[in-house]
Amino acid sequence: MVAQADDALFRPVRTGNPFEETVERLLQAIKLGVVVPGDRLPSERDLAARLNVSRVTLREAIHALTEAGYVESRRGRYGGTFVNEQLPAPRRTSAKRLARELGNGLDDALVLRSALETGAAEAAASRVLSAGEREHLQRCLADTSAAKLSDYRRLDSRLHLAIAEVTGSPSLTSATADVRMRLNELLDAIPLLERNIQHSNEQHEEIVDAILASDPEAARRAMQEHLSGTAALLRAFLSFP
Amino acid sequence: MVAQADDALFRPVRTGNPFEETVERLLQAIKLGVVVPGDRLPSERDLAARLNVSRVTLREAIHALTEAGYVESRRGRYGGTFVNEQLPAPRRTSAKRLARELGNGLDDALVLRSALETGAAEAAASRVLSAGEREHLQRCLADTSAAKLSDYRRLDSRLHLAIAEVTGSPSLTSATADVRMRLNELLDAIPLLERNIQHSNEQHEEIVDAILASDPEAARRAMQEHLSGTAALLRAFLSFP
DNA sequence: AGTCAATGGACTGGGAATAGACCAATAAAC
DNA sequence: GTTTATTGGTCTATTCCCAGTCCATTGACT
Repeated sequence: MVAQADDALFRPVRTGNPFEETVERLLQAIKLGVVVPGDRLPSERDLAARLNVSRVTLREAIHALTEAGYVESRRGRYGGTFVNEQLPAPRRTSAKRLARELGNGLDDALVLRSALETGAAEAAASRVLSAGEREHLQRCLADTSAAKLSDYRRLDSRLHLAIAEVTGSPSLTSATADVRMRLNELLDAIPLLERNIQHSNEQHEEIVDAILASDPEAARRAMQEHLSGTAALLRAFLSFP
Repeated sequence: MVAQADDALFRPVRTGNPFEETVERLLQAIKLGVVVPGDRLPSERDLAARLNVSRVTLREAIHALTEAGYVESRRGRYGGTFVNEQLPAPRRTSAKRLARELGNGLDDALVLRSALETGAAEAAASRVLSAGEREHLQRCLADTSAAKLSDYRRLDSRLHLAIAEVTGSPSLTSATADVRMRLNELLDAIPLLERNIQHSNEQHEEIVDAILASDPEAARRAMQEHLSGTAALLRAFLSFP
């Protein structure tokens, strides 16, 4: 009972080895749409320095992603590692895995996500945004609205991440990205319905409008509604495997 | 500009070596009041397993904390590592360091904290709490109210952590603990005024009451006010070094 | 056609962290 | 007092990761 805090603080200091974590990080950038198909990743030397891993480890990670079909490397000047135009389709999560996640961490992730993203919406709306930030937000919104079905999840992720970005808080941004990754494989198990997408798009617009209008309360409320819809969908879908 | 997301995702996968992170984690448990003076830490074998570090590394961390005056070890059955009754006084942060933190991550941490803790208050109030959880919350509140000046920061931290705990979300709990640690050394630079403490205590009571009364909106608002007060205090104090 | 700078690719030696076994001390239980 | 289980303390072989170096390739620029 009171062991809750113990468990939270005495959790593993390391989850996985540097290789695994590096793979995860690169997948994050790809799956959340921070780097899009055709984009070039930073050079191995740069990226290794930024991720604080050795080039060897980074190269192993890139190699794994190459094998998995996410990226391709070309050498020589003006070469580099590029995100594939055709990304691998997310493998449909098995019912067994879903049940496991359900018991373990679904509510955990949903509660954290709600806190982070409603907080982000409110913070973003409370802040004076630069022209570039406003454009960035609107661009992500437009991209999501115009997304093909196969790209929707990625562009939706990118929009949510953009909202966190314009709070100006890097920590909030990365926390948002992390929890989104935890939820994405569950979301991938849910069929995308045209009707739901349309509803989502309307809510997205409402959220972004409130942020651009500097209305923190409205931004928060709109995000809250949006997230509770997704949460309900997830819980409902995962209750009937 | 748009590099915000890049920076957030391509941040270091490792911050410090296992030894340093282990020290940090143990300090977290002590400074946030999860283990109190006189308490025994889990045995080295247990703790090493939970932290997912080797016993050697854990022992090095414990040794460092022993030298720093935080803990003491006794061997033999029913021995173990115990938190000292007299904890080292937090060293007054230097103005130079403050300025650095100010430029870098103060706003970052404050924004993240606001999102996490208002979200936690709201989530806690939206949830059916067990009798044990209600008692835990009330106990932490009472402890904080009755705290000596020298213990106030620790018990205050413990209360805030308890609110995150009763959301039932371990991830939210650890994120709250992490950001609190980032702020604590700055808070330690601010003199504790009797008047501020009293005000804090009233706000704490308001927050806990709202949670126990299952009033999410009120809990959120009360936490929001409480945090904005602290944030203002911090910003004001750090503006005049 | 030749030059050159930047990139991915490959190798090596050294250092850090780990797993596992074993030793030494302690205090409750008998 | 003796026993015994548990704990901190110590050591070693191994594995993993890293920093640094050099090679191979490429394509824009001259």
